[in-house]
Amino acid sequence: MAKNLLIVESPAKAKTIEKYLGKDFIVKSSIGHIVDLPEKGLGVDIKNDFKPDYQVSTDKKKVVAELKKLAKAAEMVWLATDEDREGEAIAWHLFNELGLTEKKTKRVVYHEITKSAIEAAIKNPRDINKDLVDAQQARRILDRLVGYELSPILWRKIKPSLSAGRVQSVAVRLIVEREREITSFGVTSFFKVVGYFAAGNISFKADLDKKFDTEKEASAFLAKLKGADFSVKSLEKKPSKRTPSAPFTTSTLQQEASRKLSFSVLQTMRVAQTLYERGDITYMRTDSVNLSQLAIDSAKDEVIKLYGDKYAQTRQYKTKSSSAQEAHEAIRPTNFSARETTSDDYNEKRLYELIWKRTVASQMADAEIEKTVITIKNNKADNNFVATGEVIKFDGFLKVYIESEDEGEEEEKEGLLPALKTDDKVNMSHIDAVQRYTQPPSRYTEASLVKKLEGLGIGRPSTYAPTISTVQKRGYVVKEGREGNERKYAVLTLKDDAITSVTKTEITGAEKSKLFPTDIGMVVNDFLLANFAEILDYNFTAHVEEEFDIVADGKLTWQKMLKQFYKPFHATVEKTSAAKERASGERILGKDAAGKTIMVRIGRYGPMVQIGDTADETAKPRFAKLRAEQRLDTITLEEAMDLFRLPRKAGLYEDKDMDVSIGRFGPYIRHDGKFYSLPKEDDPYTVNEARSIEIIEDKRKKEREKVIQIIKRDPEPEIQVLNGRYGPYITSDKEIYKIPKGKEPKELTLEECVAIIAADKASGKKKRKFFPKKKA
DNA sequence: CAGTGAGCGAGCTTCCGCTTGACTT
Repeated sequence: MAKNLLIVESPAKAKTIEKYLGKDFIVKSSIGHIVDLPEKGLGVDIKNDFKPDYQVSTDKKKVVAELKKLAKAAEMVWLATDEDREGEAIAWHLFNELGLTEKKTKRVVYHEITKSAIEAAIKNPRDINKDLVDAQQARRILDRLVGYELSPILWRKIKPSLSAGRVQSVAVRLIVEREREITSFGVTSFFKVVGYFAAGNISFKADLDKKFDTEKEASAFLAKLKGADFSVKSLEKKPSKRTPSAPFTTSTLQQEASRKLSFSVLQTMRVAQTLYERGDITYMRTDSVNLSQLAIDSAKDEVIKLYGDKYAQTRQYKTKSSSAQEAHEAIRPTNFSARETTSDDYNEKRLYELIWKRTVASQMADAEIEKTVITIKNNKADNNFVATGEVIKFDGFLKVYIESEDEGEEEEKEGLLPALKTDDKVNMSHIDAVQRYTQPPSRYTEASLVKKLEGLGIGRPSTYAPTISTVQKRGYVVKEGREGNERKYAVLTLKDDAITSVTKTEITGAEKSKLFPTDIGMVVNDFLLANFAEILDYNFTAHVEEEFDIVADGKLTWQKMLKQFYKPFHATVEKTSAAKERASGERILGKDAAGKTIMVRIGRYGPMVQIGDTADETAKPRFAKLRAEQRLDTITLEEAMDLFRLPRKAGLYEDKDMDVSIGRFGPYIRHDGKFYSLPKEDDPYTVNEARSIEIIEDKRKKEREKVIQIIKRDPEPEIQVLNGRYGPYITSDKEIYKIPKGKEPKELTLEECVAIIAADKASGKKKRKFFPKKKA
């Protein structure tokens, strides 16, 4: 039995450290937290000074039992959990649950997993920092109090199973407020003037230093330029430089993987986890931009080897985030000489490459750029045209990595400019005055929401992805795309002293994978904001974090801190609970012809329109569900009335009614208990009997054509060759197999099918990995 | 899959942060 037991949080980390420490050490992991408050009930005894009821988590019982056994046998137990609030608490929980004594326990910490860092840590043990543990208790219990006192209010006032919390409720608020900014944004248009010039044989364009509000003004300006001569008024060359971005943290990795690879934040974490477990990258949940000296040195070696001395420039970055706890290194390759991962998974390869490039670029020289600004005057009007160009004199880190920008931030590509000097004449080819529209702020993507939350100091690297899942699971937010609308814009052109005008169309407002608030999200948000503004305040977390820090410094007890927070908070909870009215987002749209009130609100089954009053005993009210794309706060009276035109009868077929309506998956015809989707080009309000019959017959025909052939086997399950949405495929025993190119599905033999299935199984296609929420 | 809509009230739901293992579509 080894003399020493060292405990870390992550199993993959344990494996690495065991290699560094040799045979005197056995290294195990706690797999995160081992105790927590119970899921059911508050788990905090408020009257008894907030005494928490910690319990070993059900899925950790085995781990704790094993560690306890090993600890008993060991001479010394080293608690090597992360050096942050949560890590310190885990060490303390381990101390308690494993029945350790101070004599037999040492607490060690390190910020990077390198041999020298681990050895240094072992030489400098310390005690568990109880003040830091107390700060964690304050954090944990405050989150429990907020979450478990607010959520039940929502169940009563709005809908069962809803939730609220310090982090998720602010995330929802951000999305709701952004949506309202967009809805209330007043779009205005203006005219931007661009001149197209040439000098020598280089063409270039330049923007006018003035924009016009109306077409009339723009046109008048162009008219003024008829017959004008253009020449260089001034020319400015400015050297500038660009500096590489810091290596990845969890948040920046999620942002770049979203922009460059279109990954969701969950997908990024999944793929990164796999790379981490393979040993290809360092830990992926980190808020630190720090690199170990070893990493910096080997990055430098790699840069010199690949690009030469000129390109190397080592740097240490500083974190900008005030909430950072920096228990780990930045996310980086473990081995810089590996440009690629040995994994053959496409996404793992791409994410690894991104991490490699970002890290290596962070240790490279600045790019040197020469910016040129040419101002062009004319002899007819006072306004000047300005052309800007950029020449990269030395590419530096740009050789390896260019950071992407969020939508709306990107600038227009700047082209090459001709070599000119003051007073040189330039030829004008034509000048456009293009109508442009002001842009509302853009909706959040998952990744840009993470960026925003991080900026507010809300949430941690381990919770960004789960938080985004939670707000979607609760139905507060949906991630989706929207088709844009056509919009017309005018283009005036001055060419050969004549002005022409054309109208063009563009698509505006199209969205892909953006976060939209739902009606429930808005109603919940408004309710919380009205009653618990303090919790929803963007600075609430920052404020309590300051207090946690004071607790961590030993200058305030966690109980006292909680008491100060809880008293007024709980009073508001009581007051809000006692109030009678429910929150339903009710909005009265008007009256119908018969004088009945028409209103929208959240009903038992979601957002709906109601005509008439439930208190009216002479006539029952009528109800209709809102469509997916409709919202309580924007739907018009007319749109609401339209909802009552369905379901309608399209006619009879085979002596059965054909009922047309719109469901969760779009318009459909219901006939003889079966559903038939309406094709896009058909309108549910007008589709007639003949067309409806055609749609039903179409689907029946497709179903008949679905089966290409069935090959019976015994005792093995039969093989079916079917026509699917993406073409023919083979299926057997609930698995799906692709048919190789060049094979005629109709003529596939049993032997060929068996061979295809065997080949597919042998290819070792990896099953998708994910972490569903565990059941209690 | 696609419906439903009052009020009564059984019993249920819920937080944030640390970590990964086990099952079907």
